[in-house]
Amino acid sequence: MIRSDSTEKIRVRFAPSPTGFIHVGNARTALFNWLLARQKGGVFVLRVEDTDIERSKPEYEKNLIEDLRWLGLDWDEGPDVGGEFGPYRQSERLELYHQYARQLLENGQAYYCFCPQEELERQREEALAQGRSPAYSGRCRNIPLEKARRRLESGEQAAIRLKVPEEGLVRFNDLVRGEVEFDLKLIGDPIIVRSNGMPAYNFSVVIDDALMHITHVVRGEDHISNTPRQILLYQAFNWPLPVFAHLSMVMGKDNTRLSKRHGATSIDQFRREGVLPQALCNYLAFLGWSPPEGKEVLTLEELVSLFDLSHVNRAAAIFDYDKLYWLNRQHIKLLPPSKKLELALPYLKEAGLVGATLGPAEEEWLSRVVELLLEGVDKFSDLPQKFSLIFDFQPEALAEEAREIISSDSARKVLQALVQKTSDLSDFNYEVFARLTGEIKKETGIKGKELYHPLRVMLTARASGLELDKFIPLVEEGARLNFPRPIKNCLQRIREFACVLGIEPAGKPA
RNA sequence: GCCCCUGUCGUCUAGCCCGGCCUAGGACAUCGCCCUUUCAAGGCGGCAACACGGGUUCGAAUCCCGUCGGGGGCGCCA
Repeated sequence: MIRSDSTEKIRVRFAPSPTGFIHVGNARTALFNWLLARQKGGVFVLRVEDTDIERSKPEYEKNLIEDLRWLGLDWDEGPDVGGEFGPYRQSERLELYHQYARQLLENGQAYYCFCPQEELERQREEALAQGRSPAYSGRCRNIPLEKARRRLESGEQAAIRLKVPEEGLVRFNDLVRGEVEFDLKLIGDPIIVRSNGMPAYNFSVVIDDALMHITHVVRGEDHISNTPRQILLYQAFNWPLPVFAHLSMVMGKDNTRLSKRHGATSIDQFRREGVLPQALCNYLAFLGWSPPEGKEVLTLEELVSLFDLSHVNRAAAIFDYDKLYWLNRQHIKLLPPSKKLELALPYLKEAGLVGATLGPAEEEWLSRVVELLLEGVDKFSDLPQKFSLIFDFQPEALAEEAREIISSDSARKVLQALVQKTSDLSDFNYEVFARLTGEIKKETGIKGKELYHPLRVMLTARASGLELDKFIPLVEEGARLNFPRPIKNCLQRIREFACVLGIEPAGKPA
């Protein structure tokens, strides 16, 4: 019996445990669930699996909610928004689990297990060492319930295990993998309630998914071998089965599980780097899936309409930072200028380029600079580095490439000419610059790259950057504005450069 | 060790279910050219893959078997 017939509204869930920052793999699972729900007009449930008291922390739940919201995924039911099948935090559903465990106990489908943990651990290792399957021996299987209860009353501790049939096959049709089959002979009786009274994962998941009427369980491949145990539980209760879909893992470049070693892996880190949530979602969707028409830069809405779970690739995907950043650049381009400035500001402030408050003229100017400098930037955190083109001028620390450009005779001539022509000037702008370069071209016969390249080095103290017709007006204007770190205007730059590099005006003796 | 999943360019993938339209398509990365006063962006082009071995078939990336590789699981973690 399968839960979802086509008339029923789809209900999916994302069920993280609050034991750390949310990881790209989990975020992808959340996204796929969300896309499915939104596309089919279904319901997306957020459930917090906090039964591991050792590792779960309330602040992690807060982070998790923030990260998901930032990504743009919203849920219809959850610990923070409520819903008719709550509570949505497993730690608040303990009584429910006990109630259903009791039911299994009473009709003989589960039993108390008094085996001490150390003993089980020993047996497990022994079995592994001998090459046997380390499944539970079934030692407490036949202790009558009455006897077990007496032992409990006398103070003994016990876990509760599900009785798994000794043979048979569990089969299910996985939405992404097709038919999957497990042999019951290899599955030991799993613990469903620990001796400390907390439900085990495989148990609480089933109780919750069933009670919350979840129709599609979309989760990571690491859960695939839990699925038969869970199906057994559905069967024990005579509950309809949901549709299962197991997503492949996300790997690092070296084909091992993605970890900090590979770079940023938490959603939180990407947010701080200045990766756009829509770009991240766009990329995450491409881990195992690709759009049918070949258009790759997609908004969340487009993803919702195009996404198709049954076309998701079954093999593990390697996380490719290059492609993520490429998508991020594409999404940045799509942003309106005001949004670009808004997103850039925190990074500029942190770098000390901008003060706490900003005058209207400064803001307008900054917006134009951001617009120009954002071209080709992977992520917003790279922006302050780009801004140094305008805010920093260090002729004493020329890069090798820049040094080379000004070392030729012709370059020297060009620079001397400019120094000479600007020596009496008190005003400078692009028109003046254009007139002077015209004169220099005529007088020296130097043109093109030979002419402009050295001039660029002189004005910026670096070998690359904005085009000069954009750079000069920006710097001239910026120099008159009020910033924590003042901007040097072109004349200052020319004089300082000449001084540091020992360039004498043309015509005068060296 | 046992079980399950998986294997198309360096990477993400299309094609596979329903063999011929595949000379295997797209994107990222990379290389080259064009544009440009540099870089970037943009445009154009190049390099580059059906893991291997057997079948089945007139014909196989597509179907079957085996080998090898990768991943996951085998908890009183989730």
